[in-house]
Amino acid sequence: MNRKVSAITTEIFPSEMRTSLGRNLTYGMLDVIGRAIVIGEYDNVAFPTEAELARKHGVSRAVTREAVKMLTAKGLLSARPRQGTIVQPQSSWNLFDSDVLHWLLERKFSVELLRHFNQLRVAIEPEAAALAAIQATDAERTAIGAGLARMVAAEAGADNTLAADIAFHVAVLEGSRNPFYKQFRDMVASALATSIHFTNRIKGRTASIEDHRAVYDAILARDSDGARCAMRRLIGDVLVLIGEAEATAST
Amino acid sequence: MNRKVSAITTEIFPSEMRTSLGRNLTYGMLDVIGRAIVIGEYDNVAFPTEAELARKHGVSRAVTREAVKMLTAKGLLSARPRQGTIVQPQSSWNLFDSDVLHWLLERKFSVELLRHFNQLRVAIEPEAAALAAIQATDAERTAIGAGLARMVAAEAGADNTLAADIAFHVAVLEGSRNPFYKQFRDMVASALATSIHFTNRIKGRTASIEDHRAVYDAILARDSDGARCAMRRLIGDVLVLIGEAEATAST
DNA sequence: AAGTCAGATAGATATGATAATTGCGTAAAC
DNA sequence: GTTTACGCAATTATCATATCTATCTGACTT
Repeated sequence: MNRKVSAITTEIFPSEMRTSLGRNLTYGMLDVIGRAIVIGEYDNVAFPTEAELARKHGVSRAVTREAVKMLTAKGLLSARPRQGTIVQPQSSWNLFDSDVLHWLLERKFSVELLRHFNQLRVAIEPEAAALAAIQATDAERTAIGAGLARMVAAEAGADNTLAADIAFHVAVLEGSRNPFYKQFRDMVASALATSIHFTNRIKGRTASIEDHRAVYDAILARDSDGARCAMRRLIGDVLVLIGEAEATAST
Repeated sequence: MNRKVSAITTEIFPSEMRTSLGRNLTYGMLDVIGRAIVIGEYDNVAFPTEAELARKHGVSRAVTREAVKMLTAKGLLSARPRQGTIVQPQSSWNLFDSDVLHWLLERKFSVELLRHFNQLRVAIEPEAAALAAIQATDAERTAIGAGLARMVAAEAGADNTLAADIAFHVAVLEGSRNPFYKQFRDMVASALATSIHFTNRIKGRTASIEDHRAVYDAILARDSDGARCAMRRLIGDVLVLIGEAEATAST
């Protein structure tokens, strides 16, 4: 075995390997196995043993074990001697892990998942905006304004719409000065990236800038309740669209 | 090395080893290293190499690597050749991982952390109650009622107050029928366990039962807004207490 | 029927060797 | 003097193998 590891890695895990993960065999295995679990490949079949996994992917058992341990840490697997490695029920997966989130989103586009996303956002972001109105530093308020400015620029084609939208919402989360709210950064980014195609198809986003500006103005004015309501309206609108889509799809 | 592993494990990680983690050396290492990181033991010193960690704790490098990989999966560490293993900034820790959460809480009782906890709860739980009012199944409504009944029983000394409180709030989260909300189960349990000593010290919880009943009644009546408001009042009260405690502590 | 023990299975651990990566210092080149 | 090239060394990454430990199964015993 005198070939370069990177060559082997790219051979085993060709293109779909996420760049946010490392380039090691271990991370490659993590990605491959994690995605397979999320897809449901092992839903009705027994999960292979470590030895089988290692052999199937042509890597050592040490690498396999490290990948399995990482998936255990993320709540997807559990391992016991003699019983083997088993896939945990989805309720114990750590859905706020960005890897798990990515695997879930790559699996399939599901309006239901999008609704669950935005049902969470409608709880988190208005409250984050309310906190930001009270507690954000000047720098953080500036960042929120910069996000809004990017959205305006994107409207004129001078910036990326999605990136600008994400920047705004992330800035609000940062402004909450609460580490738990900041954790939702990846989640919101994923939700926006997923929903932008969806919402754009249904309804023009022209009104969106004004809605975002209302949030910004309230935060600047240190109007906590105003910020909460404005943000709630913003996300509530998306939620209504999703609800309508689900209703028409089921009839 | 012909001694039993369990003996070595209990020797290295005597009593403080959490039972939710496995009894293996790997999980013991995970717990010990994770706690040390959260405590801040490596804040201003270089993180040891794998070989040093293994030697210091008297385990093999394989075990050490698996523990490090799990901590990497939880966002606490990152490892690169030549650079070594380094502790990630707290912003990239996965705070919704129950291990990380436990380590954080064991570190020190911090009113600030408690406030951050409840600032999140005041976003999540009212919305969960609102969703539950609309979407919960009969069985889930029954579970919420059972939680309330346990609280009443606890009032009379026939049940554990904390366990009953947790059961009620978890039942509401389950009733939301949204997997993301269900993820907050551990978080809410930890928050309640941490805050019960705090709030009990300040103010009797006699009014609490009525507040909880208001939530339950609104959910039963399928009154979404009523459930949201009732739950918001419940947690908002705690938040006010925490704010007062912080204010008096700083003066 | 209940308890006990042997075998089999699969993860857990240890160990030693080798490969890959990359920060850093030094020398060469411009 | 500055930049580039190159090689050393440190550290993680990987592999291979052997042994240990936990636990299920089933046969055997009482």
